[in-house]
Amino acid sequence: MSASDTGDQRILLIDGHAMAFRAFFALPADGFSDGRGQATNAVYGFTRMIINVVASEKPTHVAVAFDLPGGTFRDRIYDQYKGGRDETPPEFVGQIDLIMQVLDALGVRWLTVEDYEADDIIASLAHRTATEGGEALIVTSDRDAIQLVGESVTLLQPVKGVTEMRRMNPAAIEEKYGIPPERYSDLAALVGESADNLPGVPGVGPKTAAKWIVQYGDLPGIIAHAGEIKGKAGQSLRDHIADVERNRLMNAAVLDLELPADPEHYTLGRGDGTVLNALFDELAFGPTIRKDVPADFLAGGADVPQAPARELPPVQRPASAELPELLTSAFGEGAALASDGSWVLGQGDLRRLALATDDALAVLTLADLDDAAERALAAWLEDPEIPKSAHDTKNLAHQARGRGLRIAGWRTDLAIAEFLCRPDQRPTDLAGLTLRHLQEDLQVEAAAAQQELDLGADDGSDAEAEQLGRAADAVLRLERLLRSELEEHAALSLHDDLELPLSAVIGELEATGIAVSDDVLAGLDQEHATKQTEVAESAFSHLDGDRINLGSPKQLQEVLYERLGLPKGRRTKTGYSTNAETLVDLFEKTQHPFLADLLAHRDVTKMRQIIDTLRRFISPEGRIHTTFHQNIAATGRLSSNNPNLQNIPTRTEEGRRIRSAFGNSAGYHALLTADYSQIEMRIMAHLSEDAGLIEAFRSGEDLHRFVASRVFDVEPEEVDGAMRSKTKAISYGLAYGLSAFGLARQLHISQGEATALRDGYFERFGGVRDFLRESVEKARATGYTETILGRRRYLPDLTSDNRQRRENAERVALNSPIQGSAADIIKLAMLRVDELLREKELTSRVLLQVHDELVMDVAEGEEAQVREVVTEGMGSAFELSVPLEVGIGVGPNWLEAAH
DNA sequence: CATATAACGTA
DNA sequence: CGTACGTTATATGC
Repeated sequence: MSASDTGDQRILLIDGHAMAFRAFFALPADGFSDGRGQATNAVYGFTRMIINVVASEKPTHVAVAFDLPGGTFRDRIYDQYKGGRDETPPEFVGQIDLIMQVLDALGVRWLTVEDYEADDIIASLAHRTATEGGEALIVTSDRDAIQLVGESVTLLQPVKGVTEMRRMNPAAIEEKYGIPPERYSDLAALVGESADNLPGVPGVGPKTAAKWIVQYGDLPGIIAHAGEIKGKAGQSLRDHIADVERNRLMNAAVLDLELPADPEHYTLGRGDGTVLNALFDELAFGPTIRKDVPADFLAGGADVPQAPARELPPVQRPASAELPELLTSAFGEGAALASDGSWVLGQGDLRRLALATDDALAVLTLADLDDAAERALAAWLEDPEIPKSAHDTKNLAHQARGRGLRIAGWRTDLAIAEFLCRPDQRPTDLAGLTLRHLQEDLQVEAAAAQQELDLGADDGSDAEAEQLGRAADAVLRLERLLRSELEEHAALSLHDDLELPLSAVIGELEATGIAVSDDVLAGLDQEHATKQTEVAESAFSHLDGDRINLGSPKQLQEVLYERLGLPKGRRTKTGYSTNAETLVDLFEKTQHPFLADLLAHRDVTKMRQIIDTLRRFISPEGRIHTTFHQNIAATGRLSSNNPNLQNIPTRTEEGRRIRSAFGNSAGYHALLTADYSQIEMRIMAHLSEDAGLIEAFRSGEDLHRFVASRVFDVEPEEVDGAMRSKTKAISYGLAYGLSAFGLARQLHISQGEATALRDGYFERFGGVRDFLRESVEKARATGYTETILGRRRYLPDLTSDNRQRRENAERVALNSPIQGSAADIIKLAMLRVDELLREKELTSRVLLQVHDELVMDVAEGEEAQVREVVTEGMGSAFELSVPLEVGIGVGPNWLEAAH
């Protein structure tokens, strides 16, 4: 049967741009990406829409019309046409082209006509179809199409998003607007269309316009009788007749465009399933949308070939006796690993391990292995020539460590690889990664597979093994995908040569942990507890003994600003701030004794809190094993948690005392701290190549004194404390994208003074100013910032129309190369220090990293050598144009190891 | 019971 | 209205 008999024609006409744009805003741009940074949300939404409409409306023919860039004849009539529109969002760019590719694969004709809009194409085709006795369905959110609706032309208006449509036939139009569709252009001319920048008659909305149309027949009738219309609206109409006539001219659809006339041209059913599938692969579209593509699109009504679900090799559960042979035969070339185990308080436990290759899948239950089998497994795991990958290699190694197994030959850490490609994304577990990149739900897949197994013969398999096997198989496929992505992001070397080897080093130091004295902490806690009661009682005494909750900002607001009537200061989202800065200001103003007690209470409470947290994490062996994460901080720094050992107090005397609890490992002689002196400013000097700053570091003079002497134009020895601290604040502030406002607030000086200070700084250190400006410009052009090792951070917001977002991204762009390069350097240093310790066969070991500092256990008699190791390892980690200086301190504990 | 907010510790 | 984090207690919403 051919649909070329026009009487049977049922043509679907879609406004490509209007619907793509709608899809773009209906779906999150950051939730749909092809994995290469191209957003695909509009493509996905549009595809979804056309699939749904074809499935439900069953058209015989389809055409999609697009606007062309550049003007149309309407712009020549009215130069403000469609003026005042926002710029195209950057994520939308490129999606129209992709939609056209999808349409080609679906075998759907798409059309453009120079000098005309998509509307005109649709109008012409609809008109012709109707004339020839066929039927047309128009899909667009553009209201100009309402005028086209007729007996055989129906409009489908998107209601919500792009998949829900409202059918508009003449009756529906009449009901909604009170006029028939052919009069809608008259109504629109009177009311105006803000989207097209066509102002109508002020004070006249659809109701008034419809009333006039009913009364006078049509627009010419209204204009002819304009003089009779009473009231404000009538006057307004008379004052804007010219606008109305222009609008009517502009909104009239063109019905006679020359377009391919043969209905055959638009016939549905010329799509190519293979091409479509390949394109969906490229777009990273999942299996769901493929399944929903109606066969009507494809030549011969074929089904869309489904991306074949991966046929998993059978899950083997080898007996001990079979394992050695299996490891060499099936997994001799390496495997993807997934495990079921734990690592808590330095205690690891690996229960099950799944191994996957393309052809084999095995799940081992460690407790079931006999000695020979376990030895074979140990040898396989330890073999550095057998490549292995896992979602979180360090964690798997920790679990294995609990069984006395160590793993060598790591090839890819999926979590790290994912992070290097998308540093600003929140980390996700393996199931999340699988969903994101393979569009498969591990849990669902495993459950479905298990059901099939259950129906078949019982082969001793179980649901958990099935799930673990699926996980290992996912690791296998993700590994390939992510390695190619690493290449695309120029991050393969960062993964292979920096982060992955580093994860092994970090694993060692996490497993080692740091000795912490519970007794010392208990003593401190006791002191603070006494003090806490004291200041709390004193605080309550100033409130007529009212025992409010001093830890509740809400209650404090009530007390401070209502009851005591103190002057309100800074605002928070929900009320007035009660933070320390505000309280100190308030105390200086009012000298109210409650404030002093409250501040003291805050301090002492915070201390107790920190102490309490630390104590909860002390293992039975008296050590704290923090976890360092390599995939959290977008700049490339490590982060530490459970507990965080990178924020142990150091600024106040009281706080520092906590550090005295850290140290004295049995068998070790002392603690050593080694830190980089002003590493971020050195990186600034290196990157900016500012002659003055480089000289500052080469002169050996105190940095801030040197810089201050230049800024204030005095001899270095004349620099006083105020000058030095102001200069220091600017130096560091610059690397954070500090504003004059922020600087003024921090230094308690006027904004004018702050501006002058900054200008003076930039005048003497012009290279810094140029560097900062250029690095933002470069990031805007490339879309990302880069560290000295090429670690990228993508900042799409640099081109945002939203000022707040854009300026925030600019500050991030200033800071990331600096903070990130410092992170790169200390990571290199950790690798180097680890290597040197091995070379020299020292027992001393690294315990902690605190961004620019390493904390080490020094073994008896090794202090001199360890000093050499850190001086060399940290000092020569990376060659900058200024020296890297390392400060070293040694003492019985972390407090006394300061320098 | 889970999430949000304000606060505050570090580099 | 400077960057990067983690933890906590309180308050709020389900």
